[in-house]
Amino acid sequence: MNTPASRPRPSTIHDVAREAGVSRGTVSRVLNGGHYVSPTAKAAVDRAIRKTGYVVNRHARSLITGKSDSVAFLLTEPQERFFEDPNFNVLLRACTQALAAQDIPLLLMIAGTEDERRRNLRFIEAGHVDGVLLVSSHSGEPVVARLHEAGVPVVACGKPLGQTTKVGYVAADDRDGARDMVRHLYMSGRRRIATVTGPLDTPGGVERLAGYREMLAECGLHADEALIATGDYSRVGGESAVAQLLERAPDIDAVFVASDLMALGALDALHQAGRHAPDDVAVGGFDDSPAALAARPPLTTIRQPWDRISGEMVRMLLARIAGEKPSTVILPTELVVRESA
Amino acid sequence: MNTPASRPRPSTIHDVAREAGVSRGTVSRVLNGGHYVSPTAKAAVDRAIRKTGYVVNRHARSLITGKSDSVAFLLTEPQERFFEDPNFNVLLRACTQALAAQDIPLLLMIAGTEDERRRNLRFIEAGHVDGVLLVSSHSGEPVVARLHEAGVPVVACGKPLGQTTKVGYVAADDRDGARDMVRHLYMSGRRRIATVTGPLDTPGGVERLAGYREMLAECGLHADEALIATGDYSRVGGESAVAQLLERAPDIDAVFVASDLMALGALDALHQAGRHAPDDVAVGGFDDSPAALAARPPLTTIRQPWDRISGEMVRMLLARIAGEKPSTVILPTELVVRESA
DNA sequence: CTGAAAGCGCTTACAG
DNA sequence: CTGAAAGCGCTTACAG
Repeated sequence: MNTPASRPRPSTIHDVAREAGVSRGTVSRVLNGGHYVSPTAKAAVDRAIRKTGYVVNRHARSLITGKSDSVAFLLTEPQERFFEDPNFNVLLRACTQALAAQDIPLLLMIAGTEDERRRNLRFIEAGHVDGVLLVSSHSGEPVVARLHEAGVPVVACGKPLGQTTKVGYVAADDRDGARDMVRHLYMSGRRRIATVTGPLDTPGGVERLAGYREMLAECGLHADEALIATGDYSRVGGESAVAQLLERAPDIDAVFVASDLMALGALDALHQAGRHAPDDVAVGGFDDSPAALAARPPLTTIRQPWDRISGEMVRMLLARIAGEKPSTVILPTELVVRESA
Repeated sequence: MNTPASRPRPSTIHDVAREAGVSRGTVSRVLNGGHYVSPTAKAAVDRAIRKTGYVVNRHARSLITGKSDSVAFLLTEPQERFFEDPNFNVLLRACTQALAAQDIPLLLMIAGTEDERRRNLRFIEAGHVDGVLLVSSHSGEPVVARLHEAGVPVVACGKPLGQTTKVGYVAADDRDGARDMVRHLYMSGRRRIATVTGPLDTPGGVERLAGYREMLAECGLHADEALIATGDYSRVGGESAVAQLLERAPDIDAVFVASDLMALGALDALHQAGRHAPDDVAVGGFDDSPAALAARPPLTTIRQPWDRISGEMVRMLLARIAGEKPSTVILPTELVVRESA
């Protein structure tokens, strides 16, 4: 009546069977697709379910089927990144919703440290989830191998680098996005286009740099290594990278920064150097995360289609759980022109 | 060997019992605290567990105990807000970690629409989680009542307004934080101090305004209703609120904005009006979210102790699950002085 | 302290 | 199409 513990005993399949005047087996059959059940029986059961407010006990079901009907969202990133980078936020939310549409709960696991990784792996390997959505940008991730060994279906966000085992993944077309941005910079008259890359052990780091190089060549621009600086996807990383760039090549008139967050840092560095975006130096970002709008001036950037990415991740994971082989999905990006370039 | 389905059969309590040369009951006893077990038997079981790599099957356990050993993080906010407001990010992460330390998985539930709310409630009421961490700032939340009726332990983040049922909650000291900020503004010489409040059906909206009024009075400043504008916790909301303020009272020299995100909008409005922070108008925020650092100039703000808030929420929820009555925890905030004020 | 036994709520061959 | 029965892996009184 007052505090907890007063939770009413939920009705069971037994109650439903009694109410409907059929056996428990029949109730179970309608619950599981309604095959081999007469229309009359089905109708009676449906009515009884409604009347009793019956909801299946997932534990009992899972005990038999060996499936948990839940999925893990495993984030193997240092906490700071999760804090700082709005992309995770967006991806997590979208995956949760895509799963919810199928009535599948998402278990959030944050494994930034070795210790947490061990605990979470133990949990997963014990069969407590049917599959995992893996978010981890850095290569050489031992988690992928472990999961594969345990036979747990996995779908990664972004191409897992340095993996011998093949794992399904979905990614945005990083290279093409980078090409679009550099082309945009070129078309708007820029000729000394620098870049701040992501870490070169991440797919975004490698691919966006490749796109930058390709488009530079196609535009007939000289590939000057002094125009390339490496960042770490953090704001301060972007700041110091651009500071370096400014020192090495004071004549740059544009910089393609491989993430919005780093682009924020780029703006900081420019500001400190007394340079203005976009007038003195155009700044192009990547992600179209909330950070792009928060920037002053708002960032011209490359949109990653997070909704589609997460939708595909979920679809693929469910397919893998159902026994399908791993596959790869590459989604197109889109140039979003705002004020910074 | 290759794809899924090859998941090895995990060892059961039976395997452990055989290995240890004891009954399954004994194994279960050491698993559940080790009471009524001889040291010899315990040692043998521990060894057997290590040898077999046994991990308890939670479904089987839950089927008996009626507990799920998992907790829901229920967010009843429109999606946009979750997207935009970094606070959720921080809180979610901190709760996940606090729970993980106890080996309790967190189920993330985002229920922005009526439909999602229904689905999630159904899931929760079916007993699939032992308790819920509720994040929902607006009052008149029917979810609280439903959960209470179903006898599900709940701990809210922030005081649930307009509730007849008493639910445990933990909150930052909003009023005191507001007082600190207004005092800071006053001490630095400001005399026409305006405020942008949160929605007045949220605890942060009401309490921070109350703190503002109190401190104004204590400083002997005239309470001018023209200096009060209401925002909606969004960036654009903050922007238009300050635009209004500037129109109504062009002579303001400071504004206390009830959230960092709105403060970002305040900065936008100031910029558009050709006013500068902090020189022309000092801007004080609230939250110390990542947005505070992203702001130009970086925001002077009131830090909400998210780590402690989430830690207390988890502690309290676990206590409630164990049968304790609901309680209230108010945590102190802290003034963080940066450049905007 | 310990084993044998019942039972949690479900699904799934197996007969009909 | 449908019921009776076995069994999923565990916990928990109940005897000893």
